[in-house]
Amino acid sequence: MHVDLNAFFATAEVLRNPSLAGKPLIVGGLGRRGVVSTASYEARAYGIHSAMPTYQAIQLLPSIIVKPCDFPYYEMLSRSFFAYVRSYSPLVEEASIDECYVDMSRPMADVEDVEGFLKAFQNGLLKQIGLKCSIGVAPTKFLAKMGSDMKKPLGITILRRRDLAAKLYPLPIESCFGIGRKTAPRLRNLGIATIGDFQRRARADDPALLSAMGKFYYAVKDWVNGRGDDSIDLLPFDPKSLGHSETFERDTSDYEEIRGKIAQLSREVAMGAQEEGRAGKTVQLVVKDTNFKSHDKSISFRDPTNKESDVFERAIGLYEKNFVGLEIRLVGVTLQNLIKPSEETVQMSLWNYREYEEMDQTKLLMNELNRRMEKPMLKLASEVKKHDDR
DNA sequence: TCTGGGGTCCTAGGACCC
DNA sequence: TCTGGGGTCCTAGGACCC
Repeated sequence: MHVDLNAFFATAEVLRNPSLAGKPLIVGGLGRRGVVSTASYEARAYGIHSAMPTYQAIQLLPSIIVKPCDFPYYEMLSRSFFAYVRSYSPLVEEASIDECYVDMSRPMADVEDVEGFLKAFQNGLLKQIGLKCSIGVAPTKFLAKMGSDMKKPLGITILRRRDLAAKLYPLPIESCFGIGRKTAPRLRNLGIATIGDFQRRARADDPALLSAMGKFYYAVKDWVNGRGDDSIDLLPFDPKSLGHSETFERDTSDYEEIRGKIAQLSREVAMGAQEEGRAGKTVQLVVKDTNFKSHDKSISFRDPTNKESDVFERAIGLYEKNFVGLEIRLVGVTLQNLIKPSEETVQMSLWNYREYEEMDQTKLLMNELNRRMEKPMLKLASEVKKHDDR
């Protein structure tokens, strides 16, 4: 099951200010260059949508209510949403702040009235927390995700493999998860307008599809044929990078202004990493030029760090080496290749002398083989087989 | 008055090692 | 006689998602 909250940020604002209920409302950036994060359904009726510049939304509907994003508040609500879902099944994969995948095989094993059961799930979330959701139930995560997207708000879609031709294949190719603003036009140029068109063309493994999509083609081909991942990833969030960026109110090439912003972003990144107990081996500096084109430079080093001065020195070094004088609209600093220094230490101390001495040599060798040789051994096996075949 | 901010994953070339 | 094949790490750029 995939559960997706409807107009989450907007609903969250209504929850703490009920007088906003039923009104056109957007949540997003207030500045000159702000964009809409979420539009309420009343606002969507005017053609207002996510990613639209805020000023355009105001042009479309001058009386619209605009609220700034309040992430700490949304995160709190998000946690109660996941807690609600876990009261049904502990097998929950948090996919983003407002959606998750849930393995419902057990809780729903003996359910006869599936629609009624899902309706109760939905009503409970609305009554207990005040959030509306759409639900997709299917044999794979991809299909569940596509299902939850089909009816909004408060939709319930059950997608069986035998329903694909009727319910999935007629959808425009743009609506397929993973096919975005670059790939969709490429596929359109190949005469593919719907997911069904893609499915038919993929049957013959048309090489044009592969070259338009890279290896992602194989995943999508599986997905639209009802194959694909149905596993729930329970692992706690383990970030691989952590960064901050900011768009200037007006494009600038002013050294002091940009240096000041890099200093601020470096501080935020370092503090964030410290709070998460992470350190990184790479600092990346990104700028976006006046043509909206991104350029990034990065530098790696031996000892992972989350010290503000380390991050700043590398970031400003990258800026000075590459971008001085360039007019830019955005600058960002990211710490990459994150590790958890505490865990590293634990792993090292596990491998201590006493344990080493207690192991007999054969066991030690086997452990080393298992740990390090799995791939080469498999490879060797396949080479032997090739030789035998010859 | 064009176009935020936080991420992940993939591709491709080059340096370097054996 | 201008030169293989396998691998890792680093860097830059892009596509996509919420």
